Amino acid sequence: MQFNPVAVKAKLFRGFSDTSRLAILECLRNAPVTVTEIVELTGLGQSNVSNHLSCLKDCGLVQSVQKGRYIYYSYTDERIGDFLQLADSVVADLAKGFYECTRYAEEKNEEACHS
Amino acid sequence: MQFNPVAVKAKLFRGFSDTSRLAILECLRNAPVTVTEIVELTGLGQSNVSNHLSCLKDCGLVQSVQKGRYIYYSYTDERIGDFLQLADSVVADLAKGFYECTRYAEEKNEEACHS
DNA sequence: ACATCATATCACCCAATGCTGATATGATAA
DNA sequence: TTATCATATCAGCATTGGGTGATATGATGT
Repeated sequence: MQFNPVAVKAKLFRGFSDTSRLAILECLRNAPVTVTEIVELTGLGQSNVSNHLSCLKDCGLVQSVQKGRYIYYSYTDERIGDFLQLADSVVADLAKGFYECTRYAEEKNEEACHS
Repeated sequence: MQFNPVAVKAKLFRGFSDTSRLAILECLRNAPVTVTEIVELTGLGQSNVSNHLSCLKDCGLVQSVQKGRYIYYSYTDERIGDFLQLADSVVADLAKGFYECTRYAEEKNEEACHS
């Protein structure tokens, strides 16, 4: 159990820090969704989705409710969607600045962010 | 270069997803800060901080300006701080729910979130 | 009870990540 | 120009992380 607030925050963000998990989180943006539905929507493998869902649950981003033989996943908090929205807006603006940059052609580091 | 919006968002969040980087980002919350200052404030190794700063730069979260022999790092966008604030509030509420939970004593998965 | 569907878990592989210590670059001041 | 300070980069290591395929669990309907 992590009580260090910085570690908890890092864990929270870690939930968002992978493309597959982001895709899964997008699936939950409107309503609770089934694992199978997520598999279909994302095209990811079933065990893969299941693992990511465990991760998201552990990160505190999602919760699950069993109904019949389905398990519905949903956000633990409406503000989870706010993160996605905030990221959308920031990314849009960064991209805009990027395109507007005249010196765009100069070499960009493709393989950075190793940590 | 990643133009897939989901990948860009994941990259953005990856910047926040490590305790060391979060600590660094906290240092920048008020004003541009020097690498050496960050090293002192966080207690992290110099090369470690430098690597994380490269990562943060690549993730689009920070930018740097050279002044004399110092390099000042700062957020690329004021909204970077909003992420931290949003995380603070969500974590506070999640923690509250956690403490209020009567079944608190039951075993919690300590080593989850492997992905 | 049995077949089936939904989900989780396991074993394994490979790539990425975080860290450290040593070294290189680059600016400044004496 | 040489010494020093600030920062970046490199090599190497141990660990984590994401992915897959196979298997296990668990609920439902017949």
